Amino acid sequence: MTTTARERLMSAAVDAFAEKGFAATTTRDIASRAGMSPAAVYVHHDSKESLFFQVSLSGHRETLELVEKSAARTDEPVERLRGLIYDFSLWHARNSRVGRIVQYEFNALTPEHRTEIGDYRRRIERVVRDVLADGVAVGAFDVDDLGGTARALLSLGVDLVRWYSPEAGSRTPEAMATLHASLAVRMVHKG
Amino acid sequence: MTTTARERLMSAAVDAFAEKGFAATTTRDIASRAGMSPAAVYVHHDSKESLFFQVSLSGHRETLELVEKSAARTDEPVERLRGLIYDFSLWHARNSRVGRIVQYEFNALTPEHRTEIGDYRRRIERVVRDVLADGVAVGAFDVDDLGGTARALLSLGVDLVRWYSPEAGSRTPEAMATLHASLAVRMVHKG
DNA sequence: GTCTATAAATTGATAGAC
DNA sequence: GTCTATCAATTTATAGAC
Repeated sequence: MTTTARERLMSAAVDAFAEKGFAATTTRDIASRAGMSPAAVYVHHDSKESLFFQVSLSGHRETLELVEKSAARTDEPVERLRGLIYDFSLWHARNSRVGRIVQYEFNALTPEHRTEIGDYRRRIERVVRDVLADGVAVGAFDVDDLGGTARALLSLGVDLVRWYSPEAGSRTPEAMATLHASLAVRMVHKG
Repeated sequence: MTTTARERLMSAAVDAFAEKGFAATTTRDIASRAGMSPAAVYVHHDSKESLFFQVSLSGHRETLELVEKSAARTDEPVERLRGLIYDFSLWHARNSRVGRIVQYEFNALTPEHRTEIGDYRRRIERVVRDVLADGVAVGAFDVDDLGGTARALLSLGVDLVRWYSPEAGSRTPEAMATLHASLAVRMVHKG
């Protein structure tokens, strides 16, 4: 298990950005967390924003992959939605530091990077909307506003990163995910 | 309708902080939005953080007052919860700029101010938990995890400030609030 | 690829005149 | 209570030696 300088840098950036936010994080801070000099950062990345973009991109890719796999696991609408929200909230509970960067620092990206990341967000949302639409089509779900409800379901997991920490110990990530999955099903289940 | 310099300053600060976040906002930016010189800011506030604290405090006070009034309006559990979530989400939809500051910039506060604001947050959460507990007590609601569910209900409104803008026009604040209120009732209603 | 040293710009905040 | 001018510190990023 060797770690490259580049990996140490990414990990240091995740810690710093999650803790202080993009704007309040200095390149010196990132460098020192990675055990490097301030100048060494620029061997691996052109700018602070490009380092940030790498973190944000990998977080969004992971999330999209996660929800796509989850939605492909079954066709039964209720268990499909339950699994999807369980997995989404579980990821945000377990990875609240990366999640904070992914969800809250969108505006720190350059316009070009914003377009690219925005596409990932639309695709994630689309998976949820499709799961809802399928459930409605077969008469399992009762949903008025597909887009609004999809966003509300994602809000449960997203908002975890604002306050939840797995280390705090009052609730396990699995308990949070189970709660959210159960609430999600109640939000749309027919009858 | 005269506006004092102090009011112009607060309003400029809300705009700037909501748009760029606390750390990325410069005192020069706030001053110029308020039509003042950089030095004039310090006649009214000791520091950038103290100006920010004023904004955060007034936002939290407004929110606490709002939920307390809403919860006092009726005793019938379902309509009480519906009204509470309606009002909370409506406020966040209408005031998404102040809401962004209130919800996302907690860590920018000094430790003393964090304690003070943290108290408002606990009181807001408490109102929701009490409304749920009352509904459970009279057999109207079915809730496993009171605290977790209360937080999930608030998450619907809170997460609006991350993406919603009343100017965008795809949904009115009232439509968002109605949707959230209806989802909230389904999340906890018995049977 | 790493370092030390430093450039160039920006920042929060203050001094002092009016 | 507002301004102009400026300080002192900090920041992103680069130059050049090893």
